[in-house]
Amino acid sequence: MLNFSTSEENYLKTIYHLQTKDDNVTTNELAEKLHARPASITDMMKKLKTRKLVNYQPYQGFRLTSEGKKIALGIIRRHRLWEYFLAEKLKFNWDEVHEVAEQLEHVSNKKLIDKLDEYLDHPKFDPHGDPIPDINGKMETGKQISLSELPINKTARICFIANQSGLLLEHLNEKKINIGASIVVKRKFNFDDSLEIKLDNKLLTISDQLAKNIFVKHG
Amino acid sequence: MLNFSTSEENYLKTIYHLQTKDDNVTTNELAEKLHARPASITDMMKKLKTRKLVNYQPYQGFRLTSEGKKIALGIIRRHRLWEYFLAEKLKFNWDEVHEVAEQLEHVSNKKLIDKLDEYLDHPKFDPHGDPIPDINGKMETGKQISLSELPINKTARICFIANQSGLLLEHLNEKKINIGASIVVKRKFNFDDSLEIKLDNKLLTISDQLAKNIFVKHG
DNA sequence: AGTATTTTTTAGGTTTGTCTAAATTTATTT
DNA sequence: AAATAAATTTAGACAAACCTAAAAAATACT
Repeated sequence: MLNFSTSEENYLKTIYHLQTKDDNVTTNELAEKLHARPASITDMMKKLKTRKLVNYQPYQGFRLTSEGKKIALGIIRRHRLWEYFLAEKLKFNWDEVHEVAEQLEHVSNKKLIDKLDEYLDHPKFDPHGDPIPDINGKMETGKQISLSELPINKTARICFIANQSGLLLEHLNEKKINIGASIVVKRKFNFDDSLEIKLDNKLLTISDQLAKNIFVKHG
Repeated sequence: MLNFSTSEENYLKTIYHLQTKDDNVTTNELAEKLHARPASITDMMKKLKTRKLVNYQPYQGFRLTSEGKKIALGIIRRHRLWEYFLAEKLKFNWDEVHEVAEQLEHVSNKKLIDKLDEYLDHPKFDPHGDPIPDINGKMETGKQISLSELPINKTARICFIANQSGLLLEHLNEKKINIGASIVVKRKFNFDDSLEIKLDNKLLTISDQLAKNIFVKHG
């Protein structure tokens, strides 16, 4: 396993993310995301091309090679595992974990990450609801939607709570609504858009306001 | 709180360690420890001097200023907390933690370290038995000695197991001898140098061979 | 199609942290 | 105390990763 600089890793990770939206990534796009100048991007693309991590032809944009994708998924795995650790174990707020994980993700030691994964019990989603790649780079793909958009009788899994205010979290705690739980919408009430949902074989009614803050993935 | 590069941090940390042995640190000493050339050390000393982290006069060696010492203790705190985390939570072997902690120690986020410290329950010693500086840079100072050198009836705390072989660890587990435990030697048997010790208010007899692998600190 | 605009690349420079080789200072030896 | 050896510093170079300004290519516009 080769080693990459923090800078190279940030490029690979960011290209990966941009690639899922647009197939082809452009110099300016990447420059903006990385808060760097276009000239710097060109420099790095030449370098990553010689390392066979991106396909790049001058003026034509670029995309990751399959090797580049593999590396990027490894970085994303580290980032999201650390985010999960920070939120779950160290009790960081949901909106504080990203910044710290940006640093931790560059500590590259395979054994560390695999043991961390094991310690955390192989979590499938990070605190933002984004899927965590497993040891082989595989992850859940289902698009994330708000619970209020979930069609009736489709089973889904809670993967993300948008608003992390104390009040909302307390409310969720009380109703025992947790990330990872399986959920089905049984009825929708048009009067106030409240929902009747099934969770752990129990029926609950929740407000539209709450449903909008609960994000789920089809399962 | 200013920020330091990984390189600067490694210099500060290493000077700190060398300083506890020799009061004055020399260019060649530091070069050897850091696997760098003497010329590089001189360069960095000039830089650290302008930042008021070391006292340095050409050809005269150097030592940390009190500010430099404060920074160094912060880095050592991070290093040892991560070592503890790796051994205690992720079940790394005692002899594998240093290398990984060398990387983790440079992730600088005060909140991260303080929350980690709290999560680990403010450990006082790392898996090598070295004391962990607290949030103010204070740490246990007592010299570490082998249990076989501990005078009779002096209370001490176990802080380090030298030999981490499976057999020894099993043996310690069986006798419930753990790092952090309070221990007193009640009798020494000259025949085979075995010891009668008091641990958790129970009396045990242990061999000299075992006692030599158990390190303790007064207090 | 021809011009203007935007995007991207090239050329050359800067900073950080390293290096080698030569010069200088300090220490040791006779 | 002079000569030799060892330690340290200076001078000049280099790679990585960035930058600015200018040039070149691609795109958009009348």
